[in-house]
Amino acid sequence: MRTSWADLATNSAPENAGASNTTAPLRPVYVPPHLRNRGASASASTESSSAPRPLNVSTDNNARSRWGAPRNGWGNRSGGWDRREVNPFGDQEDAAEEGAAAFGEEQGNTGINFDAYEDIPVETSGENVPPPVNTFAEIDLGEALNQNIRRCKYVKPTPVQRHGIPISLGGRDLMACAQTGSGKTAAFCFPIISGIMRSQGQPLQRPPRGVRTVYPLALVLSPTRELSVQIHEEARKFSYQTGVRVVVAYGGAPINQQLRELERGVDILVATPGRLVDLLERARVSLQMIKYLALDEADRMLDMGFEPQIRKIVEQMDMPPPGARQTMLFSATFPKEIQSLASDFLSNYVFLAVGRVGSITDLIVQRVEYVQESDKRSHLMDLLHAQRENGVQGKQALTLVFVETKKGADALEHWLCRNSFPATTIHGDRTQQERELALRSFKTGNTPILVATDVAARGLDIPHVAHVVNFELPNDIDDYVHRIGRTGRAGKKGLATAFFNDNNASLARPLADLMQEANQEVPEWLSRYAARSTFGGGRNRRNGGSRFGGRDFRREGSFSRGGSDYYSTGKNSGGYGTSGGYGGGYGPGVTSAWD
DNA sequence: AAAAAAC
Repeated sequence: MRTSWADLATNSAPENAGASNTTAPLRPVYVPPHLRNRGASASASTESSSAPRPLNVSTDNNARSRWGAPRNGWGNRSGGWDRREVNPFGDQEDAAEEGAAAFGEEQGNTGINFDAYEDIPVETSGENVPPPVNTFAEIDLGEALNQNIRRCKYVKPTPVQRHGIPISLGGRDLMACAQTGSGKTAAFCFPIISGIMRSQGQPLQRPPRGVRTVYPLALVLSPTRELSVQIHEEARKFSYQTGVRVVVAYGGAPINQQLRELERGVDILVATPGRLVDLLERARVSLQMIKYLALDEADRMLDMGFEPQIRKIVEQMDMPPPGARQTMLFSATFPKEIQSLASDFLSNYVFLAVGRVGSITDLIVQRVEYVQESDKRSHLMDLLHAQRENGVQGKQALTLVFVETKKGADALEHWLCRNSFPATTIHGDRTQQERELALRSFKTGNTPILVATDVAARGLDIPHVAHVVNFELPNDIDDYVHRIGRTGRAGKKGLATAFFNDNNASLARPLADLMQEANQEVPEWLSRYAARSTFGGGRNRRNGGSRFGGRDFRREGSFSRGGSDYYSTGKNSGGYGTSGGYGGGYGPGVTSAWD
């Protein structure tokens, strides 16, 4: 096992004081940006790679000095690998993957139907709602951030950005009903980054905590590890050369490396709830400096049983209360559980609901085929063979196959491999390493078939997925929407094939409705199935298609609806398919603006 | 019913 200064710094706290050769009280406390504002004081050192150095001596004059320079007489503990800030745009292998389309050959944004943006229904409510903007230029985000926006090739803000960013920049709390793929990440990242940059120079209340505790200024919670990783990658692009540091922490991965990253400084912490609770209990992270809190996919997190952890993090640790921080709550839907979360976590919030952008586009051709359980494998094989013959198989044509169970995923993967279709799988029984390897291998086209459970259904942005196969359909139409949303991205066309049989009876109606609304060809047999289906009601039923995930319940004092699931309560107007042009809303160059 | 998530 390798022993480095970083390890020493990580594993031994008290002797840090001894290691210091300054008189400053050596607080292994992260120095927030506003203490780093006045150019680095002398911080160069003679670099000796292995020997422990004084903690407050930085080794890199450039990027590093933004982070490590001691200020106001108390040092930081920036031991360890003094890496320069890696250019998240320059990383050809990984970071470039999702940005690749944006930075590659496809220059110019021809074919983007910006007008489609205007068709997307948006609803806001609350007191004194800050007005939306139409361009990024209208928002004063600062030059560094603007440059990153240009690097990302974001041309025009998406609806959730147009409305949400001014709200957040205006200092207001935000309850946003928006789907994955609506541009949420940028919507909450831009105000956070901009706010942190702005706060530089403010007086610091010195955190009175003990050793090795870090004090992020912003916290972003998300339900799955991969989603956290993805948000982190996005946020790093947005914060490149802004002096704002983003760190991600999630379970299943060695904690020491994450601790080391944290100790190098953290302004924005992106985390899954479990690992964060762990870090909080170890007192390695304190939330008392939190100025911004963003909860992504909140309904998902509640579905997954995270409410206790989330309430613990937000209410029972040392996070400043609502009003003393700025909170952004994102959720695809607005059931009463989320409403109560909103009223507990938010202060005089603005409610924002954005139509189901990006989820269903006419770029996705949806097919449903009646396949008995026993025929599914051979049927899948037929599809894959056909794809291969058409020369679609390969790096540019990835196939994502969804199944319901982890076991089923393993079994199918195994079977595919045995039949000479290189496949891998991602699900919760695999180690995090395996999961990330699988994702990478899929993205690069090494194994162009990925068998997945719903862990991969939401939020993940995998470019070049040409075909989503619902080998087993989900019970919830929303999950279906999210699954097929893994294709038809980046302005490319996508195909979604579903294997339907009697086991999916409860989905017949909502699926038929959904497809109809999306101007898809609904097979005759499915319509008949839907018509005689007794399972049409309940949660899966879309009430003619909700344009929003929810509505600001505060406006409707008389709201009673049986007090039940406030699920899809849009008006009886067309939902998904309304414009049919959502897909056109983003083109090759601006794809990830929607994620 | 299954999936996800800390050690």
